[in-house]
Amino acid sequence: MKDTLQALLAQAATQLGISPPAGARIESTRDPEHGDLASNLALVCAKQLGKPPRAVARALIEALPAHPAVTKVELAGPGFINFFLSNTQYHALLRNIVEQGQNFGCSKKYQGKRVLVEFVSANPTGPLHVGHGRGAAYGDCLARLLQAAGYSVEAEYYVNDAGRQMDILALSVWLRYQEQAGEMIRFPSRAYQGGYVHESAQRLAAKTDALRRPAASLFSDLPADDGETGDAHLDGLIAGAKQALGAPAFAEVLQHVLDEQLAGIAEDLSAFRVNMDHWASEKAVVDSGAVNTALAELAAGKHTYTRDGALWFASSRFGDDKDRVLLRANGTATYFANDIAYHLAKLQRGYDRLIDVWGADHHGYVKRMAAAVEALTGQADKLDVQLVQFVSLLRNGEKVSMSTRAGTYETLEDLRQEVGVDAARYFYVMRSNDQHLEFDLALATQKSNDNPVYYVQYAHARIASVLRQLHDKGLSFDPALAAHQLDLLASEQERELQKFLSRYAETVLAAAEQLAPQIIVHYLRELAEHYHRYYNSAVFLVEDDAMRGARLYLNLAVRQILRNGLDLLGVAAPDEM
RNA sequence: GCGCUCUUAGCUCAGCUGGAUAGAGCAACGGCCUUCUAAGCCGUAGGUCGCAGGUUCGAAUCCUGCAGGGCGCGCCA
Repeated sequence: MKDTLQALLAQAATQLGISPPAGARIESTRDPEHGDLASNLALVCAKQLGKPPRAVARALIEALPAHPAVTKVELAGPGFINFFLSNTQYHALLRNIVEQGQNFGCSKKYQGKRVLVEFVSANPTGPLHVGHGRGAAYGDCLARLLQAAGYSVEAEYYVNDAGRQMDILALSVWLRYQEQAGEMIRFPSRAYQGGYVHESAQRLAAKTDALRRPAASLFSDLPADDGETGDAHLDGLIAGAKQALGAPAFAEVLQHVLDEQLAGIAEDLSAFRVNMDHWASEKAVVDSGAVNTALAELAAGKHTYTRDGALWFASSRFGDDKDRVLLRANGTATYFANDIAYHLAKLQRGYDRLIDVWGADHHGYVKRMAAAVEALTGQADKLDVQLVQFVSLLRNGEKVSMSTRAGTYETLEDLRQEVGVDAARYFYVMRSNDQHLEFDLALATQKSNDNPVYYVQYAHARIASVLRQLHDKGLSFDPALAAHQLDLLASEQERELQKFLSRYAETVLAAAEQLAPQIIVHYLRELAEHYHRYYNSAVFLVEDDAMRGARLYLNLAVRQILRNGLDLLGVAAPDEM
């Protein structure tokens, strides 16, 4: 409808010799007195014409061709042109919604475009915690939104299985394994302390007892395990473990832990209704030789140079604060170099667009990664990095402190058990991803009107209940018939509700384009509000067949939009509550 | 110090990318269940949109400065 009006206005403008400027647009009005849609065209181009906005608007309205869907055109306020639409216009919308069902709101705008969303990508050194949960919920919603916008979407988890952290984890498990076998060990303060390390060690022991070694010698000649030299202590132990076990056996321990952790993470995500299409391995990227390929490609573009024995990437040419090391003076690749190789590999897989979802602590890393992708592709907008800010958990009004190493954090699984998938996902994406989130556990678990999730779900359950009552009361309802008898929908609540439904499709597109699921959350809250108001203002199951049919048909349309919207968030639409 | 980001009602946050009288929820106060789920609805009260300039028909929104909060600034991952 907006497009139609846009065209009519353009026609009128041409007649007056006006070329519509960029800022001109047609928007839904907030106040019913302002009609259904409004154009600011006259305001925007008043200056270029040197005439008062209201005079321009008057001329435009004069020149505007008539259209059957437009019942009234009004000049208002400083120079707005307000359009009043016919009721039949909205009836067609309702039929569209009901007929298209779950496809309503899906766009073809980005059809044929492929996008890869990489998210979570937590180090597999422990279970996912509530911070990862936010990235999971956000990334998954992005995938759903982009899909709705027409993209072909794939979701990917990048597994950092190549670094020192993995060695520390393997060491942690092996030491517990040793401990359980009766060896005397002093567990290092900087190793992983969580209970899952003990459990993993137990399962390792159940598989084999061939990994036991005399432990005493391990701890001789090590730097002290304190604040200053704790890391050196840990590295010494890792080296010692590799020597005592031999590289293949140490790798066996590592693989054991890695497999277990990844299985656990996959299970967590799946229970959280998060779909991953690919699990990419850092180790596989490194082993494939992709790092050399990436460095060669950067060198070919003359974006690298050697200084102080190290190989540098001239990222500052692409807006980074300073240049970055790719190969250390000792010849080893930095994490950054591996990451560039990974991103190059992603690009070579043929995506039109890459989206990375990172924790806010990686914020300083964005520019250099963007610089690398730009250097490799010549396009600055190929990669889009979205940061997810921290989550503070509020329990009994107090913040819960969290530390991965100390194992004192709240896991995603705990949260899921405590508040459920629906509330957790809803709360996670309720706020913009770049805002800190206060997750109030008491509020999320509360089964009351304080809880925003229930407010929306309740609207859906009410509709389902109305339809059950219809059956119980032995009343008839034929949607096919009702679809063409909607003239009785004329109350203010009914008009406002329909008007709001008409904004759904553009809202989905806006949320997808802005990578902002919270736009859907706010839309749904407002839709539920309109519906609850309607519910309280009118009885649906009336004796009059036509009236009942029209109202129930509107109920069907609202139910469909609630379902579709909630589905974009990965939240259930229950029939009973 | 430099960079990014945020500051809107007592609290937690929206504000449709510059529009019409600033919007919710919680908290407070008052009403509505013999009728489709009261997990709901209606109403009252609550604001110098951090501060000061600027841009223009028009600013919470854009620009500059200042104040305050958060995060980041390794040949770590």
